[in-house]
Amino acid sequence: MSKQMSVTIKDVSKDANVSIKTVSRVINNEVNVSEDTKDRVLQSILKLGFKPNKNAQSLRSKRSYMIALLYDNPNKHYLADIQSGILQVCKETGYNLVLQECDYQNKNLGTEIIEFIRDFQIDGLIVTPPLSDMDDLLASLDNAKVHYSIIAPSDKRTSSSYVSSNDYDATYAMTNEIISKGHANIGFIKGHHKHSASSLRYKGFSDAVTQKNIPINSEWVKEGDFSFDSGFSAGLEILDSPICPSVIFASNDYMAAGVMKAAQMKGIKIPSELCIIGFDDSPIAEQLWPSLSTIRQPVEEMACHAAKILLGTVDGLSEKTESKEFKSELILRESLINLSG
Amino acid sequence: MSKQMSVTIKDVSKDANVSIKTVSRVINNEVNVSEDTKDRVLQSILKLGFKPNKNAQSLRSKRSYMIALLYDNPNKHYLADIQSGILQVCKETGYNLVLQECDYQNKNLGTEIIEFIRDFQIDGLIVTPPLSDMDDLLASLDNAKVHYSIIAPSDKRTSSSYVSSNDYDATYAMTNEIISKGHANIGFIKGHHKHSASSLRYKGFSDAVTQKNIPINSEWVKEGDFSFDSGFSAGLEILDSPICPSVIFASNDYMAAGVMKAAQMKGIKIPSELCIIGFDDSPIAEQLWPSLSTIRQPVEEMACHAAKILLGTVDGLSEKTESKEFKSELILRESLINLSG
DNA sequence: GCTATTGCTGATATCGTTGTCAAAGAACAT
DNA sequence: ATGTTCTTTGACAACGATATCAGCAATAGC
Repeated sequence: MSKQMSVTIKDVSKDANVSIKTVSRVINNEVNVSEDTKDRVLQSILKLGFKPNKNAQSLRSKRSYMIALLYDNPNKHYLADIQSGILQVCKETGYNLVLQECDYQNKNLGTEIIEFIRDFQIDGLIVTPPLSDMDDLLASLDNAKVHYSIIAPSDKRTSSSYVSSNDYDATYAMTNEIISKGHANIGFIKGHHKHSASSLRYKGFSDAVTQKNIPINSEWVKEGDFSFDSGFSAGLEILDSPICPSVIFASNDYMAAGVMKAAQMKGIKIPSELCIIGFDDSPIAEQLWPSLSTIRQPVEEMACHAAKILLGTVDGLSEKTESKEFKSELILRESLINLSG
Repeated sequence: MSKQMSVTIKDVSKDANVSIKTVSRVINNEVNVSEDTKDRVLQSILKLGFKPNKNAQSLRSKRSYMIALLYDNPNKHYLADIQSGILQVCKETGYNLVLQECDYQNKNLGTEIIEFIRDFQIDGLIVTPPLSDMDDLLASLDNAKVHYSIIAPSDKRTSSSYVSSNDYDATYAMTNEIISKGHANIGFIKGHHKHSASSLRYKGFSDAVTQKNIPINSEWVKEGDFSFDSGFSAGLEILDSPICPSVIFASNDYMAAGVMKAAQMKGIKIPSELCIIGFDDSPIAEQLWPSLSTIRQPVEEMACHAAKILLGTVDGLSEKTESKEFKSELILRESLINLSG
């Protein structure tokens, strides 16, 4: 414990009576080392408690064993889930995760990120929405030959690896569920237009409704920005209409919670007078009363997979992980019931 | 854009017609460089777009320009706030933040963290609750001469730098507020015993109550673990008592939300029949209906300050930042009213 | 006038790895 | 026996910075 200097490859090479290059070969699992010397070196490594100096490795091999997470002001739970998914993979593989908060409106974003990567020799990026849909950003990354994997892009790009969820299918299915419960007057609150999920979710809803020949009342369709407050205002507006819908479907749970508060303040009973649907299955969905029917996406798993994809390309890991679409799950709770009367 | 190789200190030295050491001196703001040469070097740096290679710097100077955040499964909003506070300071100072999720029950935690620091030459740590109260962990860090700053330790240690909040004063003040509204039957839900904040918050409550000669009914005091579910169960138990309190004070907002749901499910009207108080001013406090009276701590600011303290000791930054206690603020909302009847 | 001090500068060693390349020996083909 | 290839190995350069130390003016001290 008290030894001041750390053990270097040189010490190991002396102990094992080989050259430093051979030790390096063993560390990096290179071919053409005889079993015999390999064993001897591994013994010495264990004995001396040698661990390669990451900075020296980075300097020489131009790799940092760090990946960065790019995000812009997302839902905090979402971010936390993403982080823990990535961290699981990092822990297994010895990588580390660096956070990089971005501003999607920043004109120099691409340049700054590439500079950041160069500075720290970051090995790869995981890009989250809404950045995952910024074509110019991704183009810059491609151009600079940066490894990255994308979480939830709107269109499945063939060029780069991604993980995605089926937002469209999920809202489509939930809308049918709503209709099957006898509802025909349905309001919808869209998300922020900068998120590709917003349009997908709305399309899933509108397609389902249209196919059942249910008209869309534009007074009942509002645009929010995924925040509680925007849901609250949208809810108030919709509920001020001369005729109210019997269901409001919000594009995420926070906005749904906003609608719920708006309704409760107006003395509207949930779910008997108004049903509310959210999206994401945030913790709040279960914590509200009545609890919120919503759609669960396996965010943590998705992040996990995105990290695997990334490290697969970075590391040339044994198994190449492929892009994948994850399925969402309808969660039916108290806030959605059959239309009464 | 298309230049493959990056500019090194050598290129600058050639361009400015000085030695590399002189360039290094300029970069690091060392003394004994004439204004003349300094200008010339800065010109060249600008002209060539030189940026020092962090890995080379790290290797030589044994610094990484990275700090790590140690945490163990906290409230996600809390974590997100902490992160963004730290990131603000990082952005200003050119440092980067690495996440390190820990398990406080891991017996080898100290060793593993120190190894991690050695591996990546991490410059310093920010330690969050409940890790901030693990004396053996902190002792290991001290022993290994690791720089760190602590967020919200229970006792104000003189040895290391910390930022803290006045949990005790805050619950004390809130309890007096409750009493001043005419309430004398008050329930309390403690937090997880591993968090030092739990006992401080309870003590603030019990001292205030005792000083007003209000007895504590042990049936109305439960221990939770800061989760919604634990608040929900505790709420159910308390509300099953033969006599119910007119207020339940929970040690955080999630547990308070749990109590609220329990009450609503039992048809108990809030706040007319039961007042509920939380702690933290999480977003949910404002999103519930009725909205939650609670206590706000400036978490992001605290994290910001912790980062400044840390970088102050690491960097020998101009101004040494001192340990500081932050004041909490009572937030009075709909869930607390005067005792009626 | 001569030595000591101070300010500025650069040649070169160094951090701890990986990369290049050549050498030595074994295995194989001729 | 000789040439060719393949495997295993090591000496040494390189990555891009900082650290050491010495040199050389210019100034100060006696």
